[in-house]
Amino acid sequence: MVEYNESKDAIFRALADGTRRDIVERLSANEQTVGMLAEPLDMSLAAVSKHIGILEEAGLVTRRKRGRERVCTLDPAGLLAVRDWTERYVEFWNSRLDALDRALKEDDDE
Amino acid sequence: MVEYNESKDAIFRALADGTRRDIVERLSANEQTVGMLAEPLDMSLAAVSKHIGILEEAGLVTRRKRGRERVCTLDPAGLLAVRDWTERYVEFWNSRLDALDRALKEDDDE
DNA sequence: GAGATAGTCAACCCTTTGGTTGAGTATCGA
DNA sequence: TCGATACTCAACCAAAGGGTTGACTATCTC
Repeated sequence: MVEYNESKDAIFRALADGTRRDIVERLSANEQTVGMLAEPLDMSLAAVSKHIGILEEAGLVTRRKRGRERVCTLDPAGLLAVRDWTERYVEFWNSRLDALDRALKEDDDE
Repeated sequence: MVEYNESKDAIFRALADGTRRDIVERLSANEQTVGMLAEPLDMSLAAVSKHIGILEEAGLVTRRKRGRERVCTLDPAGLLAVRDWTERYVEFWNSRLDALDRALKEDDDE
């Protein structure tokens, strides 16, 4: 399994912000321009551009030019890193919860 | 499915910090006192106590008194919230990746 | 009871973050 | 070619984050 330690922190910090999570979720439906992403958000275009920059540095999003627009897309490489991490954590939580279940069952049996 | 929106942001912010992720991972092995958690970390006890406070407010950790010590444990309620969220995201990433796979396959077929 | 131990709390400090505005660039449409 | 559109960039600012220290409380040990 590949380790993504070098980027893990950047990904976590990128996803810590609600606005950026919103952007990621919206990009999961369709690729969108910076302006489209900014439209429903109550902040300047520059602010949105900065948010996208952070997602880009974390490897979650890529931006390409199309005329005078910039089209944003979810980045498969970043997605893989996030998926691997989340799966690791799901396993981790599940094993904890299983252990808790067993512990509770033992209590009941007494 | 239960929604954890009210706590989601706190959980994300709590897990955005590497020190706190470290604490959570260590607590997954065993419950530990604040002092034990602080021991390998290069910072004051007060700082560690603050980190634990943030994890506590996010619902990920509980602290109880045992003599003059405070014992920290992973909180099942918080764990469930995180697990549900991560599972939702794993599904989300997987569907994206499946879509990408299909798109790439179609390209190959041409 | 006296001192050591374990931790919390509040005040403070510096850095980072998340926003703003204003100016600049590239592209589109007339 | 000229003006609007779609951004980006740099400078700036206020608030939040992550750490410190010093004083305090509670408990253990002698």
